[in-house]
Amino acid sequence: MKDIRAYLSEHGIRPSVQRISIMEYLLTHKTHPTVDEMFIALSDSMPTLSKTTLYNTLKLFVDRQVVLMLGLDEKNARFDGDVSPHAHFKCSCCGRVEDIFEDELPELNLVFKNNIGRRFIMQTELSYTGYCSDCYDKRIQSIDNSITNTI
Amino acid sequence: MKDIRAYLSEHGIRPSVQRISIMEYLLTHKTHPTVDEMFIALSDSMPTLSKTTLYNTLKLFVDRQVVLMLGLDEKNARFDGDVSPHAHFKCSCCGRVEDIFEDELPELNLVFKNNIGRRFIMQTELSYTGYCSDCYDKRIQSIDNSITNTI
DNA sequence: AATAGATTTGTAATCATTACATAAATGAAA
DNA sequence: TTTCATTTATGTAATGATTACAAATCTATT
Repeated sequence: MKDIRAYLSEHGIRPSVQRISIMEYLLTHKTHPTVDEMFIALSDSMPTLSKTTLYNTLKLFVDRQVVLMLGLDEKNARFDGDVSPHAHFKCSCCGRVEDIFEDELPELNLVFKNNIGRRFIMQTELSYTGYCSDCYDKRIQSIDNSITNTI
Repeated sequence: MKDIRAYLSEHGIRPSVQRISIMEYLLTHKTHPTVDEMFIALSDSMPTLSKTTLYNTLKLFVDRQVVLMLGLDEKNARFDGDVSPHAHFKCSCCGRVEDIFEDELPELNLVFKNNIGRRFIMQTELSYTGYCSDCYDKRIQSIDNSITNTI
């Protein structure tokens, strides 16, 4: 994990054990985890980890632009180690948060701009809510069933 | 405000006094207010209004799609009575939240879609953070000044 | 090893939001 | 218009995520 140390250093973040673990977790888990999800997962390998450290570290990462904080989940903040331009989708049925890249949404890059009018843009968030393909299929199926059952 | 009664009714919302006031406030104030801002403003004309009512009503409005809940302000939820497709900008300097319409961002409509891949999209949120034109000007000016002062 | 500065930790506070029980208002039926 | 059932509004108490803060630990340098 030498490259994570370097990655953090390059962004002016001193690579402590905790910071490396947290960054590594976000780079290897593309699930857009909440603080609690990360805390539980990281506690396995770091039983002494404090939730305050996790909060502080995530704040630092977001400030230094190596992590994105997502606001599409009203309940909890979610975090993403991928800071390249892409969109997010949250299924209101199963709660999962998915990435959406240019291959699925070619128009994506058009709204990531450096300025709009005389505004200077530092961050862009494009997020969708609805039903993921799995939940949509289930829903259709359950409607079909209810029709069948009614006949 | 007969039209607000009708507007609510059309969306399956029984038009109580409180609901009409709250909806009217959101339709006439394009400031994307927080719950507290609305509560203070509405308390003037409705001293008995409860904050719980405000929360319940806003939830109802969001469910019935006559109001948008914005997630771009990490601290507080903000609300918008304009449900037409548009984007939002939050100035991280002065905190103001501005609307961005098609005239300033022609690409806007391209990312408002009904589906992406096999996902069914119910809500789209496009939000920007950065410096508004006022704060950007001030910032430039203060940099200029500091350069001048250093010479 | 000693020191200074940065980082981590745990506890206690904060604050937005929600739960819940009661009160008030509304609308339909008699 | 009285009665009754249902919906809506209110106030207080609980919840739960996040932050503040002070003490402990770690790290790098001399």
